[in-house]
Formats: sequence, structure tokens, C-alpha cells
Amino acid sequence: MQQLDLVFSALADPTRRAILARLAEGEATVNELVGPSDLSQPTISKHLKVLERAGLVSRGREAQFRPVRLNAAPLEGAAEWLGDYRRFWEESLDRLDVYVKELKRKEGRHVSKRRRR
Amino acid sequence: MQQLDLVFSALADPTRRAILARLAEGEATVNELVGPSDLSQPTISKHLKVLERAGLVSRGREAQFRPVRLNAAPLEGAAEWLGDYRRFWEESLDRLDVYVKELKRKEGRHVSKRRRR
DNA sequence: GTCCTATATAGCCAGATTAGAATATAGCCA
DNA sequence: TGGCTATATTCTAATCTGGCTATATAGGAC
Repeated sequence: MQQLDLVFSALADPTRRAILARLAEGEATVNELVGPSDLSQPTISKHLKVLERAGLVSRGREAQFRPVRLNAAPLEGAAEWLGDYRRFWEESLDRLDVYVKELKRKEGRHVSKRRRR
Repeated sequence: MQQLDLVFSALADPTRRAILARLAEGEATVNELVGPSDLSQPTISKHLKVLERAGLVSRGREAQFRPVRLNAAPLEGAAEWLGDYRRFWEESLDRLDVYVKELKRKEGRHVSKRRRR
């Protein structure tokens, strides 16, 4: 789906993920986002446009400021998509779990007096 | 994080998501993936390389076949990242819920005799 | 009005991505 | 061996990305 394309590719950049993380603490102006980023203001504006196209942020208008706020709704679709695969990684964790238990059992036999920490 | 970059950008392409969906049903050869895709075999091979770099598939070796199988483990990191934002979309759903309830209350007052369906 | 600040847009560049066609490789089968 | 099949690699072209600098716009302050 088109929307998933936009969301996943917006999330594929660490700068944009950092922006979202910052916005999770509350809305911010563009300059507040530029500050800690060591990127230029136009570059941040471009990243914001990408996030906006993906529906992940929305912009207000207050005098000459254009406050940016998080809009997490599109993340739900992404999370749902991932959810379909949850059983696969849990499965492999189960197998790992079994493996670890088996390992402990063997260790228990061979190194039975290991001290607890 | 680098790994998240690779995973999210691998997921940003619908062809690659389709490949993963197909692999969720079991391993497949390259040609089995080319079949329904209307893309050329080299193109699919390239997509597979992207998925492989993200750690999302692994390749076997059986005679001249190189079976591809799903490796969902890296998806867990992506799901965790998204999980940090769950409260935000749930929040907005809550607000929506409140809004809907409020709406119903008002409708109840003004259109109190609306028939149930 | 002029000046200053916040932000957007334009233009540019280097490098990555995506596609296809053509070709190479690797392994089975006769 | 030669031929067939499965897959990878190379080459080329088009498009996208992410960064910059320079410039434009918009709105408050004086």
C-alpha cells in the first residue's frame, strides 16, 4: 500500500526518527528541531516535508512560527503490518529458549557446582 | 540505529513486502518469487539482496537452487520502536472515542427517537 | 515604512536506488 | 562432453535522496 511505503520510508532515516522522538515530548518549532541536529534549517524543513507527506506530523500556524506536532496515527498501520509477523520472531525466540534450556540442562550436569551470582 | 535504517527502508518497497508475505507461507526459490511479480529475475534478485542486507531473509543452497527463507527477527526491533509510539495513536483513538460518545449523547438528546438497527 | 526573525523554496551536487537487457556462473542431466 | 536450468553480476539509464548555499516570503517589532 502507498501509505505504508510513505511511512516506512519516512522512518528509514535516523534524522526523521529523531525528530519524531523529539515531538513525542511535545510540539516544537522548526528552529527547535534544527538546534540539536547539526543540519541546516532547509535540510530539516525537507525532512519535515517528508514526514508531513507520510502524515506523521502536522503543522500549525502561530505568527511567523509553524509549530510541528506528532501525528502518530499512521504508525498504527505500520505496527499492524509488523504484527502479522510477530509469530515468526516469537517462534524463533521460542526455539532459542528451548536451546538455552537444553544448554543449561547440560551445563547443570557438567558444571553442577557453579556458584550463583 | 543502522539496523533500523536497513529494516525500515527494506520495508518501504511493496515488492519487498510482498516477497516477505510470500515467504511467511514457507521458503521459496527465486523463480517462485519472480513468477507472480511481473518483474524480471535480476530485479527480484536485487530486491532479495536488499532484504538480505537487512537480515530479513537468508539463503540456502540446494543444487542450483538458492532457497530463500524469512528471517523475522529484525522485525522485532522495528516493532519495538513503533511500540514506543503506541500510546500516541491510542490516545488519539481515545479522544476520538470520547468525541464519538459525546456525539452520541448529543444525538440522544436531539434525535432521541432514532430507531436502532 | 525598515529591520529582524522564522520558515520555505530554488538550484545544485554527489551518491543511492530501481529498473531492464545482456552476460556470466554454477550445477544437474544425458 | 554439451546442453539446460537457476541464479548472480554487469552495464546503462532514469529517478530519488540528502545535503548544501542562496534567496524569497511572511509576520512581528520599532
